Amino acid sequence: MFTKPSKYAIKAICLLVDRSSETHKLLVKDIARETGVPSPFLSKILQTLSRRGFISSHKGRHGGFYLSADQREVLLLDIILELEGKDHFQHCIMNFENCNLDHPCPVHELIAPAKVAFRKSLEGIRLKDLG
Amino acid sequence: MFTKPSKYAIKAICLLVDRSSETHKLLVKDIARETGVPSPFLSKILQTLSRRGFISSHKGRHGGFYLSADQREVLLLDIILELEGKDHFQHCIMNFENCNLDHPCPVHELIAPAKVAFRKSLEGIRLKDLG
DNA sequence: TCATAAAAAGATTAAAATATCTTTTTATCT
DNA sequence: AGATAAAAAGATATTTTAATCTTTTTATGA
Repeated sequence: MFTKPSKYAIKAICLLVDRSSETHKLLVKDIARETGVPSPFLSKILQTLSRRGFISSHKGRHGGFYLSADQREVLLLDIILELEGKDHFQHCIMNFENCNLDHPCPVHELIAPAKVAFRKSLEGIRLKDLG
Repeated sequence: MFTKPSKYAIKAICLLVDRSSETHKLLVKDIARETGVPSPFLSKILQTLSRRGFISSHKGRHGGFYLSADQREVLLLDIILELEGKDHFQHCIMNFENCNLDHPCPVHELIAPAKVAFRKSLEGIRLKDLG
């Protein structure tokens, strides 16, 4: 369905929603331990999201990752698009390369309704909903 | 969504539905050329499906792959399960390892309806429908 | 202002998925 | 029977993804 970075990100964000704030940041190694995600890999993923402003981080003592009030309103879809590639949902749900409405792939019409439903589900989820 | 073997299999099966029969078999290399799938890799995939009886093959001169009348009734879902693993749809749609109804993952309820819809779509498709 | 604790960044390694190459088996035609 | 054409099977190589290791930067507290 999704690659590991997306799945790991969701797990980490769940903790951030529940337990982080501007005054209480979480360390990568603690998130890694609790979620079972390899720490250096998780670090990379969170750095990416932080760079894009989807989550916050601070270096140095008492540093760590956290979510601001604004960031709790971020759409889960945007996290997924960042980690899977912007065009992830442009594709046919089967991932056929050259499938579009003009040249639908053999299973397009058979599956299209499910695809729409899936994307719609994701669009409705904000980070705060993962708490 | 799916791995390449599944996607390649679907493309190949489309051709088999349209153009193969007990008396007219298709060569791997011809299917490969038309679908753009690497030939030796496609060969592996078709061999797997043939071993399981989802498609037919014959060695030797005038050999090749084809679909019998019975095989045209095979469910696409069974092809996918063979290539992706039997438990592919047991999992949470996010692929979280330990997600089930008792211990749902954070996004489970938010996504579950889309998952049901997707599997249902696949269940309704027979190989003959890909023609 | 120095030591330290944290993320950030870069480089490297490992594992999994994808693709190719080589050899073997088998059916068919001459 | 022998030659040939095809799939089957096995071994190897390449690419991509995942994971780790090392160094750098930066904020904080003593």
